Amino acid sequence: MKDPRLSADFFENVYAVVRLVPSGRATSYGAIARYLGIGSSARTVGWAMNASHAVIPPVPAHRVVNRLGMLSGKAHFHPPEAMQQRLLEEGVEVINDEIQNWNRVFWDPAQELSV
DNA sequence: ATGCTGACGTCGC
DNA sequence: CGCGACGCCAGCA
Repeated sequence: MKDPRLSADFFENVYAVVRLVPSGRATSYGAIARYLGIGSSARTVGWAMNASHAVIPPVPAHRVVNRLGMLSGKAHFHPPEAMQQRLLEEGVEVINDEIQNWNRVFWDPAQELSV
């Protein structure tokens, strides 16, 4: 059988981690990927998010950005501005589709959950 | 199976 | 983090 980390269950893992991200914080695809043990395939995390819009309970995909703190996936929101607006409402500074104080807003599951 | 694409990351320049 | 290249996994024609 396949590795759960690389199969559909992997999607559930991604959603679970993203839902743990507190308001006013954000994490990256790569951080989630590494936390789940797939390290090199951050792309697969993004793919998982692609299907997150129909998942119950809802996944705060707007709290997931690339490792530079840029809203790389904002174009996939409805409307696209929703991602930035949501972050702003949560107290995250977002200018020009880029999270300010990224190193402070960044929420690393591997670090926050292993304490 | 093969080739291309994609919400990414790392390395090199 | 400006740009290019390669690697990674999943989905689709």
